[in-house]
Amino acid sequence: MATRTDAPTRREQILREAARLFAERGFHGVGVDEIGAAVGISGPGLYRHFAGKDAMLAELLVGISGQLLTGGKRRVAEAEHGPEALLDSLIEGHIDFALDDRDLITLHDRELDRLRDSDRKLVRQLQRQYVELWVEAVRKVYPELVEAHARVAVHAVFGLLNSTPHLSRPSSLPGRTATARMLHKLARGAFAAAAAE
Amino acid sequence: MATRTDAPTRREQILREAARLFAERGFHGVGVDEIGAAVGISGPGLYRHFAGKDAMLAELLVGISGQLLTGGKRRVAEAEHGPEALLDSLIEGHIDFALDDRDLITLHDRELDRLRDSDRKLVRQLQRQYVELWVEAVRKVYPELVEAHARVAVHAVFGLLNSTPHLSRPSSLPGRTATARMLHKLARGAFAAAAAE
DNA sequence: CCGTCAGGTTAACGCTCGCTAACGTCCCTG
DNA sequence: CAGGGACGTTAGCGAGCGTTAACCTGACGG
Repeated sequence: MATRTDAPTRREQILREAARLFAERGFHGVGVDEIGAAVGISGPGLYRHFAGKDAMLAELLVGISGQLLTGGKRRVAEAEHGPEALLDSLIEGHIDFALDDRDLITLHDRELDRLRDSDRKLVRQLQRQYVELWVEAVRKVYPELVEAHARVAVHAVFGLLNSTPHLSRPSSLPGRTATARMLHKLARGAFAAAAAE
Repeated sequence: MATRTDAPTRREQILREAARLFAERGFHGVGVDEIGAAVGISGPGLYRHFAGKDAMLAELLVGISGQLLTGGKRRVAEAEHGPEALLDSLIEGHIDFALDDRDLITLHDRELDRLRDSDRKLVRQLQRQYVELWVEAVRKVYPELVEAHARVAVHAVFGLLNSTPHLSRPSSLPGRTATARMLHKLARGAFAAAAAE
């Protein structure tokens, strides 16, 4: 009822291009005229779709955090093969996101501070819930890991999984599935080491 | 002869504050007046010490990359207890940097694209050398790891080690030395997993 | 056939920013 | 004690920014 899911509307088109540009040159480094040009209209035409430049960034960041959290919750709900499988599932989901939506991942931990207070609070809350989801999952697999340490480990693993966008060129990456497997192994290895005495 | 090393000169003072501000609100988000105010002089007074705002960022980023590389090279040169100890030494050095100079680490992988072409090329070259240093050290410990995979692993571990600055507040961190030990274990665990069949 | 509305356009505004110019002041040195 | 350099200051410029205003056009329902 609320929103259709079929054709990519102009709003979404704008958001995609804005995300790309913001990730490339930073929020303040991109002008509205550029964003407009990227979708074939020019400058102020964007204001038919968004209240302002800030609103675009806000919608992007809230969207990302929400999407990550929703995906995580779904995986938790669908978990039927034990804690190990759940943790693997969470890792897999995050890797997919990091590899397929590099721009969004980049924005996610780079431009958070450019948001209005209320939006930033919201995003941080979504992020926190997502982290807690992981912490619980990790501690199910490694009960001996105290919570504070688990949280640091989860944050660190996020840093690890989000590292691919920082590679200057996606070249030298040994293929998508190989990279995904590699990252998965690295993440599991890190968690295992965190729990080991 | 060239430069003394004793008292923190005004230049260094400016660089420190600029780093803090850039890390907090992004390069484009900080005005020269703010940087000036942070060191007690105002706005254009900075131009007695730097050619421009860009020059400050350039000097910061080149300095960081150079410092990391120099430290890494020193550790390689001093390595006398085998590959394992060298890798541990590299990890330890990087952790020290990440924990003690959070602002710089943040800038290092966030504002690189705001540099003039020549400066960016230089920084990237230093970064690349630093990575190669690590790749070699890792492959000494895990010879079965092919180079492409080792490089991905090294990048990922950098992301892991650099994750602490992203923690909203340094609170909830279980103390500096505990955090350092944790990160060290995570990094070693990741490498070990990368090499495991 | 008319009215409306979504989705564009261009012009222009006000503000902020990086930077320069012109000027002042202290201190050190010959 | 003259003079000059190091290090500030304030005033102001020119450009670029996000945003608004006013206007245009084509599609469509009654």
